[in-house]
Amino acid sequence: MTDTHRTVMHRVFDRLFQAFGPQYWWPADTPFEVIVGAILTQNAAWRNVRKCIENLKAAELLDLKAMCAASAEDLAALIRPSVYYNRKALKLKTFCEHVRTRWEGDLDRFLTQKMEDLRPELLGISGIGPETADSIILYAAFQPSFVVDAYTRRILSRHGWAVEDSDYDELRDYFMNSLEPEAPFYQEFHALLDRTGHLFCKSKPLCDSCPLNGWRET
DNA sequence: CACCAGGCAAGTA
DNA sequence: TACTTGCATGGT
Repeated sequence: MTDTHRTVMHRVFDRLFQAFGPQYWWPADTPFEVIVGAILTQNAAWRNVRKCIENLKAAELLDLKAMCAASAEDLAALIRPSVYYNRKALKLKTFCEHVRTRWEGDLDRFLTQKMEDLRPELLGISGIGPETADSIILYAAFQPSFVVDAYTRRILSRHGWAVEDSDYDELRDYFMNSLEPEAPFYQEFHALLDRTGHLFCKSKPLCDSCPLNGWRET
């Protein structure tokens, strides 16, 4: 990717960082908690996911072995607020079962394999698509895989990037070919884009106070 | 009450 | 390959 792409991406990052400051993502105590949150937040509001995490924590099920031992029905009852709870209970079970059987339950060894191996393995687990896989790689494994969510796509499109027809991997490549692969930087960038989306990119197009307005001129 | 949040997998042609 | 549908809660 050209030097101008890199410069443009950094300019966008700087604007958002100056507007909002550090975001302190992901809000979780352990890598396992990050993974559970990544699955539960699919098509769900984070405030509801937080309740689910607290329910699981209170039931002492926020642990890979404990979750393997729990029934899908019991998990479903605890994660009701996350939407699609029956489906997500199965997704959690499927993930835990995968790590238990393929990695003898060693989550740390699973997450510390190199990204080129980890990403396809995650994508091969039913219930984990590209956005969830990249969230896990970036925030649970601390490896630089850029997360592209619906807000990222909308923000880019509304501020003049021609990204309407790009698929997930094309957009991810767009970021990763422009930026140096540093996990803390990717973490902050995605968190800032998410915050921008929440504040300015919902129903109203191009809100007047969005910090990205006029980004080309400076 | 209607509608939105907004990822993934399976099904259709 | 491209498009559609099921999932199914809680907040506005």
